[in-house]
Amino acid sequence: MTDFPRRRIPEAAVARLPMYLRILTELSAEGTQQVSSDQLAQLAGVNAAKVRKDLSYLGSYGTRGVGYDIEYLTYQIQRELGLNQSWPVVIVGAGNLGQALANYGGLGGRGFNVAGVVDVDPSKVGSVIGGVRIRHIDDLANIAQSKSVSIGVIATPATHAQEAADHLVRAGIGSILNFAPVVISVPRHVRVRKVDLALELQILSYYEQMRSKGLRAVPDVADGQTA
Amino acid sequence: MTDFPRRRIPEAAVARLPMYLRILTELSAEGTQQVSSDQLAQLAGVNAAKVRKDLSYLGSYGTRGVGYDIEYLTYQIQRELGLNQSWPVVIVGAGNLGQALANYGGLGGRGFNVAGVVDVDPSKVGSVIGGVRIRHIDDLANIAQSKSVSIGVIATPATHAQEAADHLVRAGIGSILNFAPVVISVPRHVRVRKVDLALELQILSYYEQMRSKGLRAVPDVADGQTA
DNA sequence: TGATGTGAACCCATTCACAGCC
DNA sequence: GGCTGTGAATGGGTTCACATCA
Repeated sequence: MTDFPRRRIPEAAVARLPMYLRILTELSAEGTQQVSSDQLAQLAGVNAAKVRKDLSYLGSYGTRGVGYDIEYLTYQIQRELGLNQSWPVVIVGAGNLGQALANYGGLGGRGFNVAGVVDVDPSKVGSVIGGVRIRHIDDLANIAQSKSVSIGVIATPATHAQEAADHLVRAGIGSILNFAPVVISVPRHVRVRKVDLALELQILSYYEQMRSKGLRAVPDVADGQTA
Repeated sequence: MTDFPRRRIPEAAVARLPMYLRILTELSAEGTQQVSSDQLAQLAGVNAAKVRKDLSYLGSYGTRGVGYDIEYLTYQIQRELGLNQSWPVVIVGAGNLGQALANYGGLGGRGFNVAGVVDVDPSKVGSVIGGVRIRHIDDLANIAQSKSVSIGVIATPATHAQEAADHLVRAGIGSILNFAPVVISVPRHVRVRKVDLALELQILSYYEQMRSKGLRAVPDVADGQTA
């Protein structure tokens, strides 16, 4: 209804908002100004009713008979996700992956900035990647404190991931994005999301295997985007 | 009940099997031989009943009053996921990310091998990364055909991701893992999974924002692993 | 008229709770 | 006694279908 006392949005819906946001940004870049739930659904590869329901959690920002104003909706989603501020993140691990992440330009424009990169290896400390100087992991707490970092990224080998997680937790980080191929343990108040190449491939493997057995794993609903 | 006519396993359960598999591998490396659903649940950060239900989709491979034999269960999960064969994958895009992926050693031991890396940029063709020579994207169909590749990984910039997807689809690839920060369109029979740094961070951002507003986003059930 | 917003129905996933078996 | 395997209960998420409104 009104504006501020934001009700809680279902987890599944929250996970889709960034996708809508990205699509809206692309549409906006092409000069489009209005979009309907149908179009948005098409582009996102989901059901139109789902799009409307998801967006309705933000409030009633559409216009019946017309659709959604892209700029306004973009603003509302960003606000809801907390992207009207820039979130400093700290990356633990300055190996291949850590460097790729620090160099990844897509963060600045999307509400994030790399406040620091740390590593255990003293020989790496001092080098500059992605415009940030690598510092020693013992400085993590300082960096987190002084730059108000609340999100950490683990980009270490599996063997050091738990250690990295412990450092992050001790430094007061509340959310962790874990790229290491291992499950980390953290206190219950810390939120963890995991991104794992091998794991994703193994899931795909299952369905490829089904396919090769001719079992048509599933009618491929919802997930499939049309060309 | 018996063995071969594998019933279809719920998508959510399939997505967790690789996680169990990894944990089992770690336990096995430590010399453990038996594990209970309780222990496994603890390590995976999920509910024990969920573990049992997930594993029961594979068949009845536990022993009441005892638990699961790690080696045997490992074998069964691998077989179910199709990991008793090695799946060749092709990587499209030989930039930072593509190189990191090709160099990532974790694939070989997990049922995958990099059958090829392709790029549009002729100046990159010929270099060797991760033991594989980079070839031109026009060779994609040949590689896919001759090496029976059915899984493709998109590691291009967003601007070229759709093009990469089109190439993969034309080459007959059935499953795509998309690392590019953009939603790709594919025919319905192609299965896509998406891995996206910025998107994951934006989801975390929402919950950090809630936290900072003191709204305790959610009791942090299920997802949180205990220390 | 055309598209949103939303109760209600449906469906899938999670969790409970206990019978069954080692 | 202890732990698995699983029906039954619950809960969340998705989809339907339509009242509502520009």
